[in-house]
Amino acid sequence: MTLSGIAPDNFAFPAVLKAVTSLQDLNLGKQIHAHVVKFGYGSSSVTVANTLVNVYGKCGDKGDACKVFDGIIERDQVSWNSMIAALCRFEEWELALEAFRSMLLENMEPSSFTLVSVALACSNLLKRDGLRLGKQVHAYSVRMSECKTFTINALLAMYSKLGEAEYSRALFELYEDCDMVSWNTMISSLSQNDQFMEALEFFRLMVLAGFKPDGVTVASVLPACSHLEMLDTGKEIHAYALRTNELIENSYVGSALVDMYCNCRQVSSGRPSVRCEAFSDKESIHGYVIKRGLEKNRYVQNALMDMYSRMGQTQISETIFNSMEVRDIVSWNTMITGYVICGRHGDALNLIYDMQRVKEKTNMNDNAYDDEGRVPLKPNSITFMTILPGCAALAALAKGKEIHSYAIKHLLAFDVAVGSALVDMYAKCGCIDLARAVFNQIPIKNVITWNVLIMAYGMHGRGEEALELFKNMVDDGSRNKEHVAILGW
DNA sequence: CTAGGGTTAG
Repeated sequence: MTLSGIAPDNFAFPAVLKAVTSLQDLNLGKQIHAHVVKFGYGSSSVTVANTLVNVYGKCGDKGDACKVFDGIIERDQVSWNSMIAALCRFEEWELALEAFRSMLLENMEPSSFTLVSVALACSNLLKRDGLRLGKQVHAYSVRMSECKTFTINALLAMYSKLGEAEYSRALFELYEDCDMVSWNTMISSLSQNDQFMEALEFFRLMVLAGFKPDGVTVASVLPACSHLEMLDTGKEIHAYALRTNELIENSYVGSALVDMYCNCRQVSSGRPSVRCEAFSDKESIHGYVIKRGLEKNRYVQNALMDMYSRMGQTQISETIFNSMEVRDIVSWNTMITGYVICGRHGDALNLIYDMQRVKEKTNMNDNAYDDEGRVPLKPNSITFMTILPGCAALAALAKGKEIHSYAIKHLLAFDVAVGSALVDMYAKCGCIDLARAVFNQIPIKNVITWNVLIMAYGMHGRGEEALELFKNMVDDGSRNKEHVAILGW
């Protein structure tokens, strides 16, 4: 078009930029942005600018997303929605909410698009703040009639991520226009909250309601079969997937299947070929994965590594890990776990140090990406939960302290799960007072946090204090119970 | 032009 001398207009640019977004090609986006400016649409068209905010949001350039947004003279609702969604993609939850407040201050009416992003931001705050703000979003959505299902689904996910699965459930049952995503959200929320029987029950009800399970459904319900070791149910779902081509080629489904069969001990150990009775005698899980063309998929590779490590074949996990073209945080965590399982704590610790140096290819960059679009990997709470038992097992106090400071640096030391693991580590390294100090700093404790410290005092022969803690634990539990009925309205 | 659901441990 441009070669034949026809100038693109404010209809051509959004269309072509949408293609750029799908391709995740930041450089191409920047080139087209240059053309936008050259052809005079740099500040004359809100639509084009909004599209650019979206391009930079999805291709991972926080700076330019903000720059384009700031340069829009007459921002419309879509401008705000795009900016707030982009901030969510960059996990800038506070900034997203701040943008939302500014939007309201400019008397711009939020839409369901806005609420979906804001609900997502709320679900990533601390529980107390998230619930307080999230309920306001919920209230607003009740007053708004436009496109409700999207908002409801975002709220379902939000409540369960904030640990209020019961709210999600009540909301789901109250709302009548549930779609596939609503059902899938419920099933995955229940699965993620360890309510596996309930997840399977919802799955059954979903099928009864006439919905055809898709890849997300299957990938959400298989972990429930896996944890409950309900092999027959898992096989039924596997059979269903086999009858549906697009399901069995789905990499999430593939990795969930590997995990399920592994967890149900349907693998006869030995060598790279891991046999599984659910397939034919000669077929291994790994072979099956290869047959389905899933062996290069990151999710499947992660599941395979986990499987081999559990079977005492950590060296095969290593081979997979080293051969992977793209590794995400789960790959690293799984490899670390593999080392911890087989007692190679030193290797596990080394991996944590490697992680701080290595950059992985990603399309979700912030400002710190290099020329090849790579960023340093950020550890998450699972990383610390995985490595700390290794320190505890070795009674490696110095290493444990290093990990502790690393956790502080990543703002994860006060997380319940990480905090509990730290308490355990200090206790097992003989530092009961440090364990106590860390315990005191954990703002929201769960039953594991308390158990770990009580056990620590028990092990250190300080029974009186253990009993005292047990009493406090019961008090703390009843104090923190929230009795809020939110869904009667 | 903008939106919701899926993988890792214990």
